[in-house]
Amino acid sequence: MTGQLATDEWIERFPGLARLDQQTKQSLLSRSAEVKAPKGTMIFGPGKSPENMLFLLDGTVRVQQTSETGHEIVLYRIHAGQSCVLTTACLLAHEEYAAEGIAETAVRAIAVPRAVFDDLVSQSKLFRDFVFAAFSKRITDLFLMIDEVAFQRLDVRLADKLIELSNGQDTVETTHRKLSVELGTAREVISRQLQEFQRRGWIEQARGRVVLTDRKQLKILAGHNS
Amino acid sequence: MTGQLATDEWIERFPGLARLDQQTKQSLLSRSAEVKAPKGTMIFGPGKSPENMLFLLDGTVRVQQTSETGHEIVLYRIHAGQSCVLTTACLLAHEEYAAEGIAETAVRAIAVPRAVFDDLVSQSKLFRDFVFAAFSKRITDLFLMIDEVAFQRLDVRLADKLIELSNGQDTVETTHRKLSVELGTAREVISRQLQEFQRRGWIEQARGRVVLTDRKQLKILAGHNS
DNA sequence: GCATCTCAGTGACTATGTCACCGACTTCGC
DNA sequence: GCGAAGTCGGTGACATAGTCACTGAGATGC
Repeated sequence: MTGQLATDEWIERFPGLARLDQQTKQSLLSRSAEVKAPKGTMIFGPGKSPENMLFLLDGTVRVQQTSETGHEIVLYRIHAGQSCVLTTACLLAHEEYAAEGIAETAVRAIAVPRAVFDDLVSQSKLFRDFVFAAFSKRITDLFLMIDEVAFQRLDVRLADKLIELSNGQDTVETTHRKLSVELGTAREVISRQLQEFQRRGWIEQARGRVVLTDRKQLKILAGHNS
Repeated sequence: MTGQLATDEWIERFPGLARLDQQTKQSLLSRSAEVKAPKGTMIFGPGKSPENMLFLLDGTVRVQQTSETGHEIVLYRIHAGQSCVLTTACLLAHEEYAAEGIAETAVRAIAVPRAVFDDLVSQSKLFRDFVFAAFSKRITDLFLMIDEVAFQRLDVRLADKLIELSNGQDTVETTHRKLSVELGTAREVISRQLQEFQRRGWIEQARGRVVLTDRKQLKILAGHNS
């Protein structure tokens, strides 16, 4: 698959864009470019404000924040098939990001320059709807996150996060430290909670790895009543 | 001052709108209406999705959220001179709000219908910039809030909130219960912390009232190094 | 003037976060 | 191969924050 081929097809992968009219699609196609970044690249961050709106084709971008006290917390992820609207908001508003975006895997994306984004918002009602829907989703997710950080018990949040990170697999390759950043807590707290899960026979642990041995119980605790 | 007079002038009160071209201003003026609501009105909320974008002329709207467990937390406020972009995002995206907006005082606002908002975004680059800047500000504020809820000590947050709510005055009319909702914590925790502040001679308390007797110390604790 | 509500205080307990350490494993350069 | 340095996870002691059950003092309403 060449870059050109991909460029012909990527719009169809985004549910919100597939219904754009031909002219708008053509404009998007001709005025954007494919970019790649290896795992670990900082996509945007303090002092590196984004110049383009990104549509992720492959990979994941993790957006996280570091407080003045050095505490880190993961805010959200952008997965393949999603776009980086916040980037756009900030590039249009010329504001500095408090957060940083890191390529969690190798990523491939379509970069849409600021001016093109602005034109599209102006010209296409469907594109506007796409952009505002993405904003809306992100904001309601942030509301949900505030609620969880403020009120949810840590064991519930950890169980939930393990299920999420497992992505259907049985083993999660991560460290206690990384899990603590996911939930915005301390490494020791994660260690103790995982010990408790292990004591209950729900997981097995190895260095840099958690094996989910009783996903059902984890889901019950997490409140996934499905 | 009649409604008509206000309608002629309100745009100038919004820094982001004052520089719009005459035609756009005219469109905004002719296709919007002034609305009023008494203190305590629910402006939007679950099952009451907003039909208009609001530009607040007078008063304050408090946006808060209630978790499944019944815990409440104040997310942010919209003050006079600000607009309610989130409302807009959600009304354009046709999503349900998880949060609710309550008139904290009597409010007066300009209501811009969905279709007019969409037209303006389409036609005016300055209006687009205004909208995206507002989004951007709101989102970075939410990032900051997540950071504070997750990592900031409660005494610091409480001191900060007292300073903020005092609005330059010496007395804050509020209850421990309301303060606990502001910070997303428990009433008892606020009671104990206020006792500690009182013991240090920073505040005096009465039923439904906190008097700031040593604002300087509170500011130092809050990290307002100014 | 009595019932009911809101407001705030309290002790006991649990949950979570912090600090200061430890040893075991891994990586890297030589 | 081997030692240094870094990463990973375990642990106890302690501090902070949240929960629960209960108390009495004002406010409100009929």
